[in-house]
Amino acid sequence: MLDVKYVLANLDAVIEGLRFRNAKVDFDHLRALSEERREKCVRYDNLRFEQRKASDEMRKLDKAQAEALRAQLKGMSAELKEIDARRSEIDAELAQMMLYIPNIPDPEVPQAADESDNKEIRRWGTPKSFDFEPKSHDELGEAAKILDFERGTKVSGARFTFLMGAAVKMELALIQFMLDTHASRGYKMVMPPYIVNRDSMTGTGQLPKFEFDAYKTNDDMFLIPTAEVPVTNLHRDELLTPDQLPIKYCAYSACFRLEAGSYGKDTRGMIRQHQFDKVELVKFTTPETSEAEHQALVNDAEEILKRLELPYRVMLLSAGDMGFSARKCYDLEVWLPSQNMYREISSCSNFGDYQARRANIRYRTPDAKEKTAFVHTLNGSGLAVGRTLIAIMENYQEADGRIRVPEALRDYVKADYLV
RNA sequence: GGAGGAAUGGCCGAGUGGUCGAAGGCGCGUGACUCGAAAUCACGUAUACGGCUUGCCGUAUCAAGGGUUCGAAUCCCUUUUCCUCCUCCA
Repeated sequence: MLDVKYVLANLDAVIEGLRFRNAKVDFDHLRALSEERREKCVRYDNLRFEQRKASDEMRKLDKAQAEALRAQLKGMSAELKEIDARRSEIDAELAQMMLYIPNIPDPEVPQAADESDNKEIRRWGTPKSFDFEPKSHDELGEAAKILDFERGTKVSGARFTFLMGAAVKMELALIQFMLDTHASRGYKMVMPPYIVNRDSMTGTGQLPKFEFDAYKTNDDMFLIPTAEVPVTNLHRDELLTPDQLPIKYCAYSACFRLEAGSYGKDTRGMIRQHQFDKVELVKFTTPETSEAEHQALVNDAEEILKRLELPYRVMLLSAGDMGFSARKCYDLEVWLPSQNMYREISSCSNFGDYQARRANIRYRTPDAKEKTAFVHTLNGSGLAVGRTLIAIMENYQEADGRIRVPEALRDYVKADYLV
């Protein structure tokens, strides 16, 4: 969330910054509320001071005088209560408005409405040329009987899939491989809860605006749409020390997304599912190091694709294509031969202090004595496991339908061919 | 799910209606002593917001919210979290 004071002091700049971010906020109302709040506060302080003074004096008075004063003080007390009630009303409304304002994009982010203005940063690897028509992962998976879409639909509904046999082996191998790789590069492994409360969802920015994108339980809890939610909220309401930073976690979890509003997109295959596995990287840093840590995080996600020898490119997202809480975001897109294009496999965001404000994650600054500041939070997929499985199936397929196992996974899968 | 106990400053811990933003200790800071350090002594040590004569004044904050009262850390209600015991369970 943005700082109320900052928003009010820099209203024009904020509005300009949010131009492509679909922020429907009544800024005039915001300003009026702020004015009213200030008036109420001043009145309250003065009144309270008087009341307190009179109240002290009352003890020295005789009975009759005290009774007269008591009546007067009662009136003051009532007004104080009234002012206080209105003030908390205003505070609640201001806080609520802040929750609906997205993060302001970093100056480097292209100011544009959608993905057509995303900026390609770099490419790695060369798409393999096949001397046959490469099949899509769903064709390959169904032929080899390792992906069962039909029964997934029967048992659960559209966008649910059974992994069978070798696909399970590969999925688990990928999870293990990703966690091992990240752990060897300084990340601590985490397995988080899959169900979180409302505060956690609000802390990372999924709520209140995107409530209908998440699965909800009947006791007002939520299935996590990403491990980012529980892992970032690990340190919610905590005061960290500078020597702890940066904190780096790699987490495996299943992810659950209702995908409201994505009807018709990627209906075939395993690209877009209601439930999928993901290994997520999460960092807590100081403001000074967050940019460098963001670049490093992207590199850490790229490392997985490199070791698996999958061609990919890195995209800097435009303002309109970024997530609600992000300040700057890079997508990694992997090459899918069947689609003849790059498809998103990782999204690496810097949130600045936006999530830290919502979740109240602070640290004690080393220089300014005893002062606290909000940390910066970052995260990125490292990687989406299901999509990685797909990418391997398509990129490593051979003419006879067999699928080779990437060198980096041989120790995990213990076979040269998946099927 | 049932019964009981608890929640106070960076930490520990006192405090059952006014003189309490809160004793005492630890920690931290400054100074004295010392060649230097330790020990010792002295003083200081929360955060946020508002005002102006920028040093003071004021307000809020003792888990959160509400209530009683002229006045609440203190009394009452609700909620949350933690601990102990029982129940259940992988």
